[in-house]
Amino acid sequence: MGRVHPCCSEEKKVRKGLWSPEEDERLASHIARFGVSCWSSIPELAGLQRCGKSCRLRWMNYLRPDLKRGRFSQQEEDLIIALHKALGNSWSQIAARLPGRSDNEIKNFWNARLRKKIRQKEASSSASSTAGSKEPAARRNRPNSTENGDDRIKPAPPPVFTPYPFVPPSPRDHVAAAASGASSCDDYSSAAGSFVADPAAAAACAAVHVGYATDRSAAAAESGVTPTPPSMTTSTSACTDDARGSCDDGFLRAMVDDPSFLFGDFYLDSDGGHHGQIMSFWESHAFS
DNA sequence: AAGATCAGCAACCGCCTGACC
DNA sequence: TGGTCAGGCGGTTGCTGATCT
Repeated sequence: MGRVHPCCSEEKKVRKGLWSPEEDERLASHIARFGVSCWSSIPELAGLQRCGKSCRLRWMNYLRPDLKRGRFSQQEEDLIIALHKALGNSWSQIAARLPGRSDNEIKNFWNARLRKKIRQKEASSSASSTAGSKEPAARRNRPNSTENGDDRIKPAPPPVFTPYPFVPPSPRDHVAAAASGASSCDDYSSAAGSFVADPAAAAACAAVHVGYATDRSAAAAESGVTPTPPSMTTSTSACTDDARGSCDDGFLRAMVDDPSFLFGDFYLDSDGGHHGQIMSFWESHAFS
């Protein structure tokens, strides 16, 4: 079997199981003060009876300040599905393209979803003979179930996918927006599956939104009001419904091929009316 | 009210890989 | 060049709360 990590050996008494608030506090405050140089030394330095791996896991999956937590939005779900299609079970790579989500979180979400799908397939395949009478009542009667197989319990209101952080205002944003000649890229159906076939056009569209977002961000900063996701209502340019389908693979491939291309640099809008909108584009990608 | 079932989630486990000696 | 170590990753397990019978 695998080598046992020295820090996890029985020689050192290490705690296992759930982390207490005190342990969280110790770990978080230690990392806040000293950062992370060597995980294996952190337990001792922070006064924790945990192994370094456990500390790392706790930090990466729970304590990291940039984690957003909470239920996955529909946009995130679409992203995960699209990225999983392209990347497979490379959860860390998928997580790198989703802001504020850990690989563990995504993996858990996917596994739960996958399990359900498999069950549903089995249920549907045998439904003709059993008329579905064997499905557990607990699932049959779940509130808020949808008809498309996604029976996650969706609380109301839906979770807010906080659009953060806004791209720092850059003159290039506006220059690029002006140069693109595009006015808007409306009606994205899903984050990864709705870009136009032409990457240049996609970049141009995104450039507009970078400008738009930064304008709003600056205005919000001046007014002291938390910026809200912009709502796009006009529809021009190449980002049309007709362009979908043929564009998905190309755009996705570009994302996958370019490791510097991070979804963390997108804003996703969850105002309900523009499901899966891409609100900005990583400027170094869009303008490089 | 109690037990059964399920989903969601946190954490552990085993393995792999790269850096270092 | 091979061994050791630490970090990282994906798979899996087990706990908890919600829901239903």
